[in-house]
Amino acid sequence: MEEKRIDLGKILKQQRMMVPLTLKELAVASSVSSSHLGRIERGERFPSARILRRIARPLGFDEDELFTLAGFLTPTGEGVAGESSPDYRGRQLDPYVARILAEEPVEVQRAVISILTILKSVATGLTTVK
Amino acid sequence: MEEKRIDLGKILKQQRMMVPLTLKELAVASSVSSSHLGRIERGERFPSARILRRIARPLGFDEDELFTLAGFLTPTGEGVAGESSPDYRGRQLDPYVARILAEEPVEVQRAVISILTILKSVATGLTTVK
DNA sequence: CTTGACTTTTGCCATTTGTCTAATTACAAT
DNA sequence: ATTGTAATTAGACAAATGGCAAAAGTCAAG
Repeated sequence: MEEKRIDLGKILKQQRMMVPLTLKELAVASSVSSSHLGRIERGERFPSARILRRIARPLGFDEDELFTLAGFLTPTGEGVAGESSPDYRGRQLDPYVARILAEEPVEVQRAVISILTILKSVATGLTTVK
Repeated sequence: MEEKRIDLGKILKQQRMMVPLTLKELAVASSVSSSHLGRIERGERFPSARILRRIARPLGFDEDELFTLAGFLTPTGEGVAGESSPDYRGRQLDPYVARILAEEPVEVQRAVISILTILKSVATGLTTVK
């Protein structure tokens, strides 16, 4: 059961866009040069533990979590049966959308989601009636 | 609050002596060259996470333990992004909102923003008319 | 004292990491 | 479509990492 090489860069980029941050902003927050961050995201470099540690919190990661994702730590049995592994694959939030929404208070953000949900239910209602 | 230096080398050497192992033996057990191990022990080199991980078990360390000793992990260790990290970032997209939105196609994401913009203009129209 | 089997240290060098700066690209606004 | 600006990528280096092989040390017999 060989652990496949995960694309850490992709994960990091997804997370950065969801925060959202630009490379330069993350660079400032983490004290890591933006060019290096960019190379890491596109897989041209692999971050050292020191770098990984610096970017963990600005991205909202737990250090352990990120170290495990990077393959530095062996995925510890993950103690409690509780869930803790978000599905890091395939998601993508449009950067522009993320930026605009992030400027709104959280209540507004959530209200937007509520509206979206309503619209979706209406839409599916329409189509299912067919 | 610069990172303080710990003499990891001394700790490692002590541990190796107590096992006990020679550099060569540890080299075989860990797949790290004995010369490199020697330099690490006397502080001429600092081990990468990859190397540290390899020598942990043969020396009887837990990976986390050794990583913490090396300063790769913060002693407190636990500090999940969801709860205990106050505000490392000023503006932020609510994680739940981000997750939900990210599942929608980009067109939908942008449509949501459009709707939000319209609602906001209507709202400001109402309030300014006062 | 010398030999011989060890362990540890050193010299050298290929590879990788990370920064600074300069280019290039993307994209909102006109 | 054009343009101004922010964001990403690329070029060129300096520094650190880690391996291999040869050079010291170490020490118990002979």
